[in-house]
Amino acid sequence: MWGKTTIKDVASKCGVSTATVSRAINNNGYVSKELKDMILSACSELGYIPNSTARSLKINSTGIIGYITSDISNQYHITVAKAIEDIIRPSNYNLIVCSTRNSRISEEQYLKLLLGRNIDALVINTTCENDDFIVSISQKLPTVLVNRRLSVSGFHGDFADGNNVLGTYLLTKSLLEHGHRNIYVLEGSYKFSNARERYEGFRKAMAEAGIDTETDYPYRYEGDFTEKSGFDGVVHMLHHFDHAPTAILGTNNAMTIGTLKALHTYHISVPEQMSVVGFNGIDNLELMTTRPTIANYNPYEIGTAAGQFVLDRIDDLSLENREAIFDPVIIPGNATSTPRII
Amino acid sequence: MWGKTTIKDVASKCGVSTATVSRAINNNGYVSKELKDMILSACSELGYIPNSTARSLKINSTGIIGYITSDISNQYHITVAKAIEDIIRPSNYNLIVCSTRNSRISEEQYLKLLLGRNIDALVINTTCENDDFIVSISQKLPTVLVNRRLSVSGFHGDFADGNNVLGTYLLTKSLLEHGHRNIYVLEGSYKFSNARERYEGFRKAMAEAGIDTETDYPYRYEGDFTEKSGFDGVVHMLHHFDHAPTAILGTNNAMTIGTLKALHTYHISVPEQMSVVGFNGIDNLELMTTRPTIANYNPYEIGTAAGQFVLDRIDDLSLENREAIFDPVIIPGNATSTPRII
DNA sequence: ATCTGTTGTGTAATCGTTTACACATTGTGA
DNA sequence: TCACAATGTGTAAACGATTACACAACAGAT
Repeated sequence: MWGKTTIKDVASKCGVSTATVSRAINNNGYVSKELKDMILSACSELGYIPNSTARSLKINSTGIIGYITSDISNQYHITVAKAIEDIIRPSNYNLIVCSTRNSRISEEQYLKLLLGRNIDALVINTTCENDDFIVSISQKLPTVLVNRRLSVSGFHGDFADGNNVLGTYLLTKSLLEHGHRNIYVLEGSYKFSNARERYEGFRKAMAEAGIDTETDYPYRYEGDFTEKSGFDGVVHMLHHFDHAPTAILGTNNAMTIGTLKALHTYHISVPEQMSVVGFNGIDNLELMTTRPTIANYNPYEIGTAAGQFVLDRIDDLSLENREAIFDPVIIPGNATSTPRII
Repeated sequence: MWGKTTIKDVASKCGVSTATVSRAINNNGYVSKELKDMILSACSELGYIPNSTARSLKINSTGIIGYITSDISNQYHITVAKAIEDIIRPSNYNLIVCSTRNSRISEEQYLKLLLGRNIDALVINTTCENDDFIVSISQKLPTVLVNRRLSVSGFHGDFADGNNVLGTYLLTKSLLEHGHRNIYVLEGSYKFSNARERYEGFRKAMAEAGIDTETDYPYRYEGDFTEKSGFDGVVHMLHHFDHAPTAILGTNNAMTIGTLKALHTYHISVPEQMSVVGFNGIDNLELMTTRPTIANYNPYEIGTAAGQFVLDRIDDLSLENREAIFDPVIIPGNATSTPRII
């Protein structure tokens, strides 16, 4: 059946030139009906599969779109990837997914790998550490950012994300309404725009409640958006505060999961001893004992927007920069209660 | 910085031939020290990234390994993919992951896509419906099967999986020891070898307990290894049996999750009204209210074996077929109790 | 009868690399 | 001094497709 047949094999079997075979398979130019039928049946007889490496080289387009993201084992990013794929597949594009684990080196390697492979477009959840490179790429290659903005100017492309400020703002308000004042915030690194925005939403809600978080707010922990750092943040909290906070705000899904696991490990009951709120993208949430109130984003929606941006920009690279920002909604859980006065 | 520079640009900038540049970058053949330094610095100055499409065409190798699997949103397969990637990366290979959702058409498309893209090796969790094709591929391309054997003979390559028979055997025994007799089995489709083997393990344990499952065993449901089919299987059970079974055996992780969600939805308490056992790969299991006893496989181990098989076979395609089968261990949960006599 | 447009096919250049081969130059041992 | 190996570099042919161009045959219009 399959045996690395080339277009020449087909051509010689049919007694025609490779040009004609190419035209027949691609429905390009004129080919007589009989010849076309003959060629197509020869193709399937020989098990001919066109070599798309050669094709890509010639036409300078691979049909591949690269998606570089921080953590592909995170449900959120998996859903974004799936959405992008669903959008681009009908146009015969394929997605290659790369996971950087927020490492600058790894991101740079993947960028070079993908550029060398001649991808047709790039979707990236940047580490914010190769941003000059990304800016230069964006001038010549359709580029779409998801979740994180660049730290430098000059970017030419689009951006899709949830409304980060609103998410933490609403979550914080929900805690404040229950009477919490000392809220422990598990943050992502400040080099990421989404981490900064999420902290901003928290501060805004706190400010509205008359609580100053500008100067020396103690209940903060800078994690890195991983489950482990959520766990570590909680352990840190347990060891460092006499007056422990009464609630924890995890600023992404993985850190929220880490929080729950840490509290579970240290036998701290939720919500009796500690309230927890966080972000969506927690697997099997409905089966869990304690379900934090979550800011529910729709990663599929975000991925869809990114995918559409990509397709549009492949059509016309000179398009003006666009943005798609989606609001979250709050889904109440059972992990918030009124704090006891200690 | 980046601007689609070619080897010619570098060559003319340095006043040498492309051959010399190529030798300098690839450490191939003789190049004088000064020229090499000059060329390398010119490369980084121009932001030259070799076009690997052209390279692949010439050397007839892409450095890409394809992994076709049934469901990439399943934690199990994600881990297998990660393991393969970890093994092959040091040898400068990259993994492309494709998800078939067990569709024959989709699998065939991906096979052709990958073959056309000239991959260096193939790892596949087959749908068992393109097996003749896979056999023919395996003659010329390093091929490794994971989880499922082919339905036809003539395959040339390796196989990695967990010991399916043992997993369900042990799970079933654990239920039998608690006194369960009417065990509802959620199976995968019989066209998959792993589904057949898992049912075999169940039968073996039942036979040892003197229960005949050969003829007309009623408590079976043929699902398709998805969460939805696990859910549906439970709904089916609730509607069709006056004497409902006292325990459910989910024969993979997704169907076990579906089972738990269905029982939760229909307010059937676990384990008071129904015991549940299943497979590993359930996210956040430790945070869940009811934790089924599971047969714990190590998908990372399986993926590692598959990755190693691939590398070995890339070195020497004529290697004899090999197999790696890993035993699971049983991890007790809290979702099994002694059945009430009704 | 000539012109023009459509249809059908082949020739050969091209995409960006790698590498066999050719040719210098230099060093080394007899 | 000569032979031969080791070193350094360039020329040009691949890899497998696409496609501009050329040419032929034929139709319909003038």
